[in-house]
Amino acid sequence: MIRRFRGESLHKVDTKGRVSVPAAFRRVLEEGDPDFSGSSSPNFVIVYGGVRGICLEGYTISSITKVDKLISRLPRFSRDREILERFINTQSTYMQLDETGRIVLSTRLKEKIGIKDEAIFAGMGEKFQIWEPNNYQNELDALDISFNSLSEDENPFLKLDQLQD
Amino acid sequence: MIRRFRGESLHKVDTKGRVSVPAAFRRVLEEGDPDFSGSSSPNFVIVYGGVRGICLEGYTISSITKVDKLISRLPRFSRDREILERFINTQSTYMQLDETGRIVLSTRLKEKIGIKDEAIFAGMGEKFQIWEPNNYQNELDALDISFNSLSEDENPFLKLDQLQD
DNA sequence: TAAATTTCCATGATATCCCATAATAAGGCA
DNA sequence: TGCCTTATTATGGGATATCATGGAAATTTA
Repeated sequence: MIRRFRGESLHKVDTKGRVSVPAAFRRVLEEGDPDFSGSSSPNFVIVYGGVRGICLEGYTISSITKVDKLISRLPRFSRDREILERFINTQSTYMQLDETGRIVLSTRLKEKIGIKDEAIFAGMGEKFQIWEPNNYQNELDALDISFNSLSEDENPFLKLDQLQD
Repeated sequence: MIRRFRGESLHKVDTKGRVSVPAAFRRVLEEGDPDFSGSSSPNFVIVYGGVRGICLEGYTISSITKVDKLISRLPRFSRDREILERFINTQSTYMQLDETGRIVLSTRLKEKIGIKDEAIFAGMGEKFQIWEPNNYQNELDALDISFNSLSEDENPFLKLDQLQD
């Protein structure tokens, strides 16, 4: 089974910026790090310049590699490529879990997304997100509203079945 | 024969949140988990953000994988994809049956659907649902009412045969 | 050397495993 | 057909491991 990031959970952020990464996510990060050995802790990547910059996004090494390869297909000096590299490469950083499954969020990263002493982790399949709880709730509410205002043929659930296998 | 989830049954939820999954459903979960070996217990996925969020929905690995693959076809950062991942990946969790055929419902999951010490399992073909008994009865009643108010050409039983394969 | 990181240890809470038992269903046999 | 034996199922309790979290010690950095 190819395990994906699933589920959401709330974690404390202590005074040093340490947060536990949900245990279920750790398994995914381990499987997604080709160099992970069992003795060490998995590496992964956090992108903070995200599409909307309001949350952090964590990628396994293998899924960020996929994204990197897609970017590499764009013409070397194109504007598009430059933009994407700025967001995905410049505004990102390698991370490593510590022995107890935590990472530390630097002051800079915490400021980026407005986190104080709690953080929500949200599984998004090939990546996961880290949110400040209030912002997360707002996001859910906004999603709900925009979802409910969709017409029948705009409903992404219904569009799914129209894609062919 | 492709076995589907059929039937309904009532089970105790103990103080630790443990519930037996109906034996008939276990067979379907086993068949739907490509990694199931006979020595282990099958994995599956519970989605709690469901369309109406009032019950839990259980999917076999192979049927949730179908959904995941469809989602992965959407452009990586599109709004549609984000909405779907939010509902289907974020609001779901992997589960594994234990040796005796039980799962444990976390406090969070129990709260989501208002379960105390009993749960109803309802087979729905490709998925099954878990309900708080009273809510389940209300759902049945509501279904009855709305069904009886349908005109002849709105009757889904009659529409069924008009679909082509 | 003060401040900030990182490493190491400690603990309560939660989840998992292992064993036990009662209830139900399935099967065999006279 | 009725009864006895044997699996399977549903449920409970206690022991054990994992997880989330905090603080102190050691190390680095400025």
